[in-house]
Amino acid sequence: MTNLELAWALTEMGDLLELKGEEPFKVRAYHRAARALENLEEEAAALYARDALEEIPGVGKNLAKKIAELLTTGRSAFLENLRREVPPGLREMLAIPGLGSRSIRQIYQGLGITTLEELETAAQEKRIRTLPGMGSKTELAILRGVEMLKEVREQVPVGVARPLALLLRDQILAIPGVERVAIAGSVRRGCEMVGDVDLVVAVQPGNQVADVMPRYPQVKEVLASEPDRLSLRTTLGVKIEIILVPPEDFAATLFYATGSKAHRRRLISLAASRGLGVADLGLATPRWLAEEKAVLAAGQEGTAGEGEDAAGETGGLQIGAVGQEAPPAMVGRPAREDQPAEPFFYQRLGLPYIVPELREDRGEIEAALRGELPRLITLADIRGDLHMHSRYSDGVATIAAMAAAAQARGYQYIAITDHSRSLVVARGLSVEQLKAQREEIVRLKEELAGITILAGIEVDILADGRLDYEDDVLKEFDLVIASIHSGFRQEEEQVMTRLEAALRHPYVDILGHPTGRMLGRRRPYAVDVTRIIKLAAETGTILEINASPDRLDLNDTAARLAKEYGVPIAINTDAHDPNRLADMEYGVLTARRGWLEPENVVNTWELERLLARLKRNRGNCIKQ
DNA sequence: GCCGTTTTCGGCCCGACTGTTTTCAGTCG
Repeated sequence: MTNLELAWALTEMGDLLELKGEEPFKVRAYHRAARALENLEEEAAALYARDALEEIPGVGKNLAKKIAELLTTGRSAFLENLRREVPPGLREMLAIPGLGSRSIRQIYQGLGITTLEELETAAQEKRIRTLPGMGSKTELAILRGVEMLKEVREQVPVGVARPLALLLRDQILAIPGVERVAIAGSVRRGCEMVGDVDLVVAVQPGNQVADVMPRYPQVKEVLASEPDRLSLRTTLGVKIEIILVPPEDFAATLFYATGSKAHRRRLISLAASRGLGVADLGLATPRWLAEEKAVLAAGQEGTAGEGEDAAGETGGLQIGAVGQEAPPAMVGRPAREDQPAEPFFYQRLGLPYIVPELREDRGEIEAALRGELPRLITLADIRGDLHMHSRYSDGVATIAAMAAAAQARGYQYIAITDHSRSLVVARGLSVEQLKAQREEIVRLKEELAGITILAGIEVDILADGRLDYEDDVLKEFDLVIASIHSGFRQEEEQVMTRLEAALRHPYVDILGHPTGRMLGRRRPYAVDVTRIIKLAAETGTILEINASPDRLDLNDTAARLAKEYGVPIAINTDAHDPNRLADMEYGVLTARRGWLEPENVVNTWELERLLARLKRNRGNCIKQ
């Protein structure tokens, strides 16, 4: 069992314990250990082999035993018992903002409600308010929350889906009879939320995929098993779609299954307008032919390009590209990916290669026809990370450790941006602590060669629009990110007033996670994104793509709008742990989906140029 | 459940906001 799967199991245990009413500190212990496992460099299995599980921070005797059981048997009696005790629907309810474990338990015990549907009905029928301490506002929060959850129902954030897809890819490659495996669908396109994980597998007759895969510990049930297709659901509820094809159909199927459906249909229409059929493009597989038929039948009405169907959401590994590099993280096993074929299909249409991230029918085909596809940013273009936390606030690592991890990634610079004083839960820094931190950074600057540490801050935009430090404090930093961490429920006018004040502030260089959304968990606060972008353009403020897979904020479309307005972007991880610097990958994916080129992203720039661009330094000499 | 220049028990991130209440519990960051 992988660290990620162990982490998921521990998280579930923590959630179920919380719903049972266990003491908060015990619950937190499970969640903390889960996070530690997620961020662990070494495989827990290796630690177990040398009897060192308790070296994992937050893992003691008890949790070590549970982890050992999961590692050796793939199961946990403790977890299975919890699952029997707590209805699974209750765990879903934890995601409703404003509803905690306590309220959920009360609703369960008082009304016997165990599913989201029952909860919604009870709220509509105003039965929630019959419970003590609950009223109309709670019912409204429930209705809103259920609505939000329904939207993302059956969907998982890319931060969950991608690691799972990579894991499955490697596992499937080891199955007898498997020639090649590729991740496809929305995972391959880098979508922020995905409905299922799609894999295309080239197999020989007599392969054992359908026999072996259902026995994987993370597989909960087999939804469908056919000669050319296997559909599974994991214990986490993620749907896995596996398309099995003979090796000669692999490339065309991967192309098909990567989607999007809208993009595919535009290609078919384009081909038809030139008197070409999919077969002429080298795409004579049943799926392509069937879709071509559908597109041509719908033909003149121009209905092609609407939405996406689940079957079309399949795809594969990034294969070689013409004219554009793939993000390094998307590259599969080179030995298995030695026959780049997708560029060929585009070539047949007289088009340059269009990478998966652009295949959304958002003008990419027109741009390709005009020869104006962007030269998309890649992970290799990133020279630094301008938003991360250290032990001084709520990070887990020292500044030196964060710097070392950044250096290992080949970065030239980082900014340490801990929280400001008002964010007490995150141990925001007092002015005195800022001084101590500054001294440490100055000391490290002398000790460390090859990487520059900027002394930054993530300063809170307070509920009344003021920043959390006075100007004379703010002017001392090398770089200031301003972010909202409170007053999420304010009206748009109020939120925008705060944001505008921050954007106009002479010492605010970057606006952090501009909309405050948490994928699948929290809606953005009431903001007018276009207005933020216009204000950023006007004031010379940089906007962030927060690369944390929980946020991806700005999102792809907003990033593209920012580019159109000439607003520079910083792709930052907001890492609280050295290993989370790797989240840069998700930020770059989002940026690519937003058509960003290296030039649009300030942390691809040389440090001197970046510093000179900061509001605080414009017109002044560059700070050293 | 973890952890210990606070070490085998008693802390563990803590204060503000919100909704439902008339004095506070629950939730959140």
